[in-house]
Amino acid sequence: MDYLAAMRAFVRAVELGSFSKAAREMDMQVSTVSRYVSGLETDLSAALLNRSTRALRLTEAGAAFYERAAAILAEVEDARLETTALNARPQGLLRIGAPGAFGRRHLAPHLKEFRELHPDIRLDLSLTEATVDLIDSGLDVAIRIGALPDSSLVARRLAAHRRLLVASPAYLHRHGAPREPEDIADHHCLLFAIQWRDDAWFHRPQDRADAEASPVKIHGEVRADDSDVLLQAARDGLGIGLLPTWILADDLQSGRLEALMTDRHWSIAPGPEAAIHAIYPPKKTVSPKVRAFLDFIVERFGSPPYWEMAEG
Amino acid sequence: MDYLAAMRAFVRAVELGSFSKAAREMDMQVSTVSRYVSGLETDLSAALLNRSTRALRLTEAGAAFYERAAAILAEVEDARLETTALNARPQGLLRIGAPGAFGRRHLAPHLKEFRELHPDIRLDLSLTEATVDLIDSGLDVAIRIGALPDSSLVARRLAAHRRLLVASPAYLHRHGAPREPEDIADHHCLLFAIQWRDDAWFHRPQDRADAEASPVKIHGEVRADDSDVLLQAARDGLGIGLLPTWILADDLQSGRLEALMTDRHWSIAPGPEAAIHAIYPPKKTVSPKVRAFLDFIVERFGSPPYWEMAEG
DNA sequence: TGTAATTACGGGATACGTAAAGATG
DNA sequence: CATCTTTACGTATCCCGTAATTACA
Repeated sequence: MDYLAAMRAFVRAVELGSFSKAAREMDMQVSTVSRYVSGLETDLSAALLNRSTRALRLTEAGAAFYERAAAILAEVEDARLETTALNARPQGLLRIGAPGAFGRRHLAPHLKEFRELHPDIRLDLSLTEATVDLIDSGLDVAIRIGALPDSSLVARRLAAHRRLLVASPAYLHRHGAPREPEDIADHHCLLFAIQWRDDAWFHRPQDRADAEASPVKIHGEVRADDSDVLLQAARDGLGIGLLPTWILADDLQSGRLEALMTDRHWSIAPGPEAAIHAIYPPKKTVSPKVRAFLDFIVERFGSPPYWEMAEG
Repeated sequence: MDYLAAMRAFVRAVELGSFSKAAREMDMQVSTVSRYVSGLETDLSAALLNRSTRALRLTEAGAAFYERAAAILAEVEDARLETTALNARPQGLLRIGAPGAFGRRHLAPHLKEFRELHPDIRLDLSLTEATVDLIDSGLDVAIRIGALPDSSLVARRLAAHRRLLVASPAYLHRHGAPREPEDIADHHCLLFAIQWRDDAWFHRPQDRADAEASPVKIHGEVRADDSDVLLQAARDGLGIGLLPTWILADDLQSGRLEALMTDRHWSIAPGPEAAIHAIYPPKKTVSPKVRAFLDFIVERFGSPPYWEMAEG
């Protein structure tokens, strides 16, 4: 028996003083009301209502149970409404995960505006290079850069992820600029340590699909798990970096770094399918705070995002 | 969907951190738990739990709903237990209805003992000659004397209801004693006004089934709706009374009144099928207080009741 | 590979609606 | 006779259990 439905029927019957009225009001059969009340009486092994054709009268047990039941029903409704309302507006604590360099560079600058737009959303920005489990770590949404592993998580594509070979003018002056993938073998390469421990930066030539894959072994003396560290190293002329466009915009524009082999003749790992995604748990109902963040960040980044505009 | 069951499943899943554990503990299928939680999420249009294979994590909405749901479940259990307990022991207010003369004479003397036996039952003795509706008037149990109208009420037979023709020795000395029904027509009869406005006291002779019914018209100058009034009138020699044995015991024994035509040759209205009953609403579960009263009164009255013993 | 959650599906218990019966004024 | 509650009964629904699917370590 649906206990809540039974309590509802009982309470309304008491309040209206009639099974028939209660049934009409609640749009159910009189027989259902009767069964419900009987069911409660059986469950409680106590008579709740003495009923004749003309009158309903609460027993003592019935009066006690009526008070309780009415309160409980009100609380259920309250809980439903409050929980629903909690999700009707963007509000609450939004926990965002993102790689450090990306977060500092492309999320942090927008937080002020986001807060003004959604003052009821409190923010927790968790920056880490490591790919952590969204659910274990309690994140609502995370930014992932690169190829996505198959996952049950929903991914929303924010922008392409493209990497360029870069070096400082000083470095190029000293070592010369590479023209072909093979040249890289003789250069000092700045290695990113965690996510892509690729020791081969180049894939098969884009315009020669029949050619063999030609990975080029690279080597380097500087390795870090933080893109900003590698960026700084590149600026300082410590070697050639393979860095994402979203970290390079300023340095390329100011000339602190120069892009190498930009003729696109060579496909550079991790390939064009890689992108920047926002990922979040797969729910029928995405919470408004997450949706607000997604909408906001998609709009801010644009298509193409602003860091690619500088380059064009 | 059984909302209470769904809340139970959700709450246990949260507390145990796993749908599987919750399902095992609650002896239901994992699929059921999953469906229940999904059902709640649909109803609330809010995600409650972010779940991966390894972890369950409450959303904000989930955390809010969990608190509410746990409280509600506890209250439901509480209400059930309290209501059940309320009916487990004889207690509360017991409202007894009875005819005035009977109540004063045969209930009132036992109240002290009943209270000592069941100190948690408070008593409300409502004495009236009129037959009132049990449910309308809020009585738990009533004593009815005489033939019962067909009714949905349950009737427990307490004792036979027998009436005798009586008069005081003084009256008999003055007017003589009737020997045959026909003699009654010449006597002063004391009439009971409400319940049986019978102006014919005698039925067909018991041993002559073939004989015609021979009602005997009676007449009298004293009429009352209270048996004690008629009793007093009989004692005072105002006429012949047709009074129940339960009111006559003392007066017959002491000789203040004499029974007339006791040879049982004549059937006296309302006939031998009439009895004293306790009636109460027809419930599968008779409340303990009512049951306690019934048991008590049946035992006190005995079989045959004490007022008939005196006569024998 | 093993555990966990979800989903699909088929069979069966159950709850609902209709209708008749019983009660009451 | 009209209204109200209860009960009986047949059907349709929904819910459960099994099992296949997917995810994840």
